[in-house]
Amino acid sequence: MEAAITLFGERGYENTTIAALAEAAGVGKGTIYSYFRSKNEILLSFCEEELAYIHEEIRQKLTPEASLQDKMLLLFMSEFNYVTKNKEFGRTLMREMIFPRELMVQHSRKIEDQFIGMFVRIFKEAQEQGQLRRDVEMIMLCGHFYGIYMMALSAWYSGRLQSEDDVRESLKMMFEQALTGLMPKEGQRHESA
Amino acid sequence: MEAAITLFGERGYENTTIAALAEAAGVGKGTIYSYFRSKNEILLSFCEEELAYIHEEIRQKLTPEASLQDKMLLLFMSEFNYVTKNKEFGRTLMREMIFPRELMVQHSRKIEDQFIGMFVRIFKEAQEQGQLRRDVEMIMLCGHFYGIYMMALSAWYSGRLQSEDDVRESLKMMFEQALTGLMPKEGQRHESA
DNA sequence: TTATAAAATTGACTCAGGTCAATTTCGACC
DNA sequence: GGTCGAAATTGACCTGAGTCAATTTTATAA
Repeated sequence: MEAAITLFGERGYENTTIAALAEAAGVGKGTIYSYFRSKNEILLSFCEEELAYIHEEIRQKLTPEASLQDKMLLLFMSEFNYVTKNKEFGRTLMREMIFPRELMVQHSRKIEDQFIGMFVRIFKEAQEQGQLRRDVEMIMLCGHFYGIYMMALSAWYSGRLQSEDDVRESLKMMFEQALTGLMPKEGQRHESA
Repeated sequence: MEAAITLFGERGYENTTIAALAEAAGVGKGTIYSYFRSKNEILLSFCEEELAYIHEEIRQKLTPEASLQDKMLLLFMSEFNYVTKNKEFGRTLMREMIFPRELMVQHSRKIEDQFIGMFVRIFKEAQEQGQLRRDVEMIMLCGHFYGIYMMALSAWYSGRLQSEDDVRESLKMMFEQALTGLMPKEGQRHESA
């Protein structure tokens, strides 16, 4: 893991070979595979540690009085900045997180659970402040917000959103929509666009 | 492409080697790489064709009178069934679609644009029937719904949702939330959960 | 028909992830 | 210390994606 942190940091994930990792760690190549089942598993283990740290940081930045929207924005933008600090790295991580292979499911779940924990705390707060419905399962709320985030991230990877600000703007708008709903308000129903 | 359709169908994407593809197509391995830049690009080209077909099918199944929610459900469940018919195949496809490499961006965009076209038609219909706000950009609506779908698909890949019915149920609930909004209704604000 | 340049084709080769039988190290017991 | 079985370690090896210099085919011009 130490070798991984060093080498991934220096040359990035893609440009680090298992052979190099083994040499840096002073062990044989095979040894690595008795601790990790694949190169991607090293990445996930690496991120599990890092994300725990990042999440702690985020939590401290969150001011309890802020609106739910602002909290979500802060949270996801921190996440976004971490993931996209290195594009290749972030892509591999997200692929493995969102569409995990059978082997990786446990790992990706652990990381997701970190998220969910953070979400739930924020959602409860928001419910108490009357900013959020109480009749919706927590897991559905998580899914809803995370889905929006994933969409924004995807749009960034495909070049539809180009800058950090584009991403923030889109997130903001979609969160707004999510909170107020996509149905027309009564009385506005037949206004023209 | 013909060889790909045959072999991917027979043994799946992962178990088809470029060498086998080349042999089946009656050309050298190198030739393939003068038409496609990577194995994944073959997959995307393959899907571009297939999805155009699938989307046409879906469009015919859509009854114009149905509710927006039902339409979205039908659309995404068709998509879901196609993508998950073969788990590995779908995973690779989605990874490349949602978090594309630089090389694949154009392809993934083309496929996304197919989607967007279909969405826009449905959304316009829904707006005319007063089921959808008119003051929101189309692209944001697409993002919102597609984000929810991605989340459900991801939950299926990580085992949180196990059956097709689980996925349908979740989608339904999240669409419902998206339409009605996550803020508390006036007057319910302090009810307990 | 032939000379020549451009385009297409090819498979031997490289490279990196992952495997596994052989070897070494470790720990428990006498 | 000595013996034996389990666990850890290892690097030669395998596999499959992707590359590229050499060769073949095709198109054009004289």
